[in-house]
Amino acid sequence: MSSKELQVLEDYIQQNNLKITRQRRAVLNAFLECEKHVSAEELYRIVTQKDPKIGLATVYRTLSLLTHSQLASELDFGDGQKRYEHRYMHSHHDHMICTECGKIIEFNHPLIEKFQEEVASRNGFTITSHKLDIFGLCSECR
Amino acid sequence: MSSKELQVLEDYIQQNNLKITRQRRAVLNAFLECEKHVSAEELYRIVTQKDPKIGLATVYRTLSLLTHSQLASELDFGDGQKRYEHRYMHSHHDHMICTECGKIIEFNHPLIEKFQEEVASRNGFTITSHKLDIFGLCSECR
DNA sequence: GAAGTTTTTGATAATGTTTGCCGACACCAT
DNA sequence: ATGGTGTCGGCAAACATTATCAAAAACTTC
Repeated sequence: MSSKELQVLEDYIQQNNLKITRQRRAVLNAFLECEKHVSAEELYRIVTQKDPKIGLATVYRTLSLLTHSQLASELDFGDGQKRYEHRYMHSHHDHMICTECGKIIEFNHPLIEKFQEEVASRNGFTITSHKLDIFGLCSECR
Repeated sequence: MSSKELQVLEDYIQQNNLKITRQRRAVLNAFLECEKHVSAEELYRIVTQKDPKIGLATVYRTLSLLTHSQLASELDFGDGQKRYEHRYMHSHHDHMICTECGKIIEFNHPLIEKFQEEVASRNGFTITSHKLDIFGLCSECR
């Protein structure tokens, strides 16, 4: 199941002299089956339903692995905990967050990206990453 | 000295049945004299140089007051602590943060703002706030 | 301006997320 | 089996921020 992502993780693991373990596979599978934008705590609850012996620290450590192997992106909407979303075969996008129900809409606007580059180069600034978060009310909560 | 901002704070305080105190005035003055984008800890160090008896909790509480009275904006660049910048008589802007030296460049691009509105209304989304952070290297650190 | 009411203060404890630590454990090659 | 390396789980520690609470200050009313 979803062997492409597992292959990516195994490649990264082998390139860094790490080891493939039952726990890492479990966290990866739970992450892949999961809805997007999970927090570490949420993922921990999901994983321990299938395998109660997995520790919270292992979830954090594996999420770090997933981030470094480009399978996951780390998000921070400023509510005190980080979230993670699928990154493999997903293109860059920004987020609209409904502050009422928590729904997250992903979007991408090529011209916004382009003008960011423009503003940066006008200031002699080299972009390594950027994030645009829009907060408000979704159509159902308005 | 900068009586306009003090007046704004006093108005807010009176409208909410709060009280004007020596400590609140001290934190406000330190904030106003300070360079932009201060953290609570930094502001605490500045305030206690003039008035060593002021507690850290009071700085946090007063920063919350300043934020609610629209004198300050709360910023979160994802480095684990919040920062505060002047808001009174300052227009909205976004930030470019140099990950090497910490320098922050403020900018505003009307078209970026406009396209955000466009994307939001296309999704039936009502914007209450938004933030665009660009991370990278400034011209001196490149 | 004194008494009474309400809010604020400072010190410290508590919170909540994330990371560090450590002895036990799994895996692989010899 | 044995040794070596990396990982695990449980818990302690780190960190910024918030809650708690008795004492102090600020405002109100007379």
